[in-house]
Amino acid sequence: MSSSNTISHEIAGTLRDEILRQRYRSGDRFPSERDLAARFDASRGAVREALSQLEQLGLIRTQPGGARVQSVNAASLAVLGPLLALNDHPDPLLVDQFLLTFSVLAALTAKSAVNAASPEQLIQLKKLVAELAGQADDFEAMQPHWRELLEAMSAIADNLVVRLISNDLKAQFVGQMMKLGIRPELKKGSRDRLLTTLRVSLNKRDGEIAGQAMQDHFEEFREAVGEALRFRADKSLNSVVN
Amino acid sequence: MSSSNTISHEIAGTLRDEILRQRYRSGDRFPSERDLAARFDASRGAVREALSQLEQLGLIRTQPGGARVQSVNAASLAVLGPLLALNDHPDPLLVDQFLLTFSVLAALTAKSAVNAASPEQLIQLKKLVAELAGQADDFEAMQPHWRELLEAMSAIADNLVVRLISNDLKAQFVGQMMKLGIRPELKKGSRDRLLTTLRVSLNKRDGEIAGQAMQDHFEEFREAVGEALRFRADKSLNSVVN
DNA sequence: AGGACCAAATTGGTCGGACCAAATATAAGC
DNA sequence: GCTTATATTTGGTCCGACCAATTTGGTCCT
Repeated sequence: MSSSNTISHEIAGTLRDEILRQRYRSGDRFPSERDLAARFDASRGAVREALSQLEQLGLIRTQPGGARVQSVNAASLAVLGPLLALNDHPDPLLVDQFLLTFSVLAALTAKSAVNAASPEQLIQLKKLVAELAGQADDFEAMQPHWRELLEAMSAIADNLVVRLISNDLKAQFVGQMMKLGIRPELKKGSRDRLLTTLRVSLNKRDGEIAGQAMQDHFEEFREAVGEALRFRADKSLNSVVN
Repeated sequence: MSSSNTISHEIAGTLRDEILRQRYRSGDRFPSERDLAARFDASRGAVREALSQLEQLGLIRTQPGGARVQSVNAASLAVLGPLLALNDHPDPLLVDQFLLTFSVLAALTAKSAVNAASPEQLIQLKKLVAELAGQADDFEAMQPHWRELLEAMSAIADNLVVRLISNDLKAQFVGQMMKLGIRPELKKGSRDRLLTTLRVSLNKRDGEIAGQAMQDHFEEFREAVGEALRFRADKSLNSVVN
């Protein structure tokens, strides 16, 4: 599934999912490279590269004498994507935590951006907000503009740490949501309120306001996504029953 | 330096630092595996495992035909540690961004924890805060208790996303700070204020207050660390001159 | 029976050479 | 100059082998 077309990636993906599904208890010995090579009918080299990936993910720790499984809680951020993709329907709780985390980081970015923006950058941001307001009706159409605004803020805020985290989160999350075609329905006034508040923030050059606006907006978005997921779960339940 | 004692890790570390030092421009072709094997006087297998690690870090992207260097901005969170360790003195700006990010995540954790805590967990948190208050004078002595409190909050908040991010962040950051022996000096009342506010938050069961307290405290911590780093930079400058 | 100690089997780390398919660079043809 | 066909480079995989560290199992001593 979530693997390139190389054998080592395939092996890594399979083993990764097995670990994420708790098929090995934390601390357990992991099968030896030779055993795995036999199981996957691959060379030891290919297995080794797969294990190297698992080690980078923080899922196993290898030592001469044997590899051991580590707790998922101690893994790297990069396991979140596979974790979301583990089942047909992403774990709603995990999605919720995802968006909650997104929201505080987006808020931080917006706050920093507004506070640090040069006059030209302020104008740029205002322009982007205006463009966004232009097509506040069409969810699909505003998507690129929305992303552009976030990207601009991220560039202005210039916080590498947040940027790297967001890279990982977006890469793992957005892809999943897109693949599933989740289309959250925001309440009518939500977007307008956000845009209005952002405009105020930009005019007053007050990052605090922008951050709060972001957080509030994401809060509503979070609820909308949760609703969409619940709906989806119901529907699929029905289709299973039928 | 920042590598295990295996050859492949050593190669990976060297190449990683070279990329982080911008010795290759983003998009550049990366040397071929055979060339690298010759350069490091190692087998191609070892080089391959090293490259596999770099790929996991998001620093290169390999394809049949050649590997290419990627932008550091598109890398994974795990590059932050090496990035901090690149020079003798960590980049103060980066450290600042680190702590800024820490603060919002810690605030989120504290807020969620207080709001979600069961009665027993509330008692536990109160106890930990009390213990912390007991030795508010000794920076070293309170360190374990401080960590214990954060850990407890993290467990109660039970947000896997934040936890994974914090894992990475802590693993990369705390280690560096410890190694350098950075000892930020907080203002006198800072700790007391935090503890008092936390107590209030716990009594009123109001997570918002706890989150705000965390954020404020980290803000002061951030300034203190910045101060310590500047002091350190000066001192080292003198020692170089002498 | 229990514990300390030593030898054998297992396991990860590395090496060298080999082959394939995809991508690139090079030469040929128009 | 541009396209096309060919040769070369490069990553992906496999095999067989060796070393050093760990683990395991048994032996010996108390």
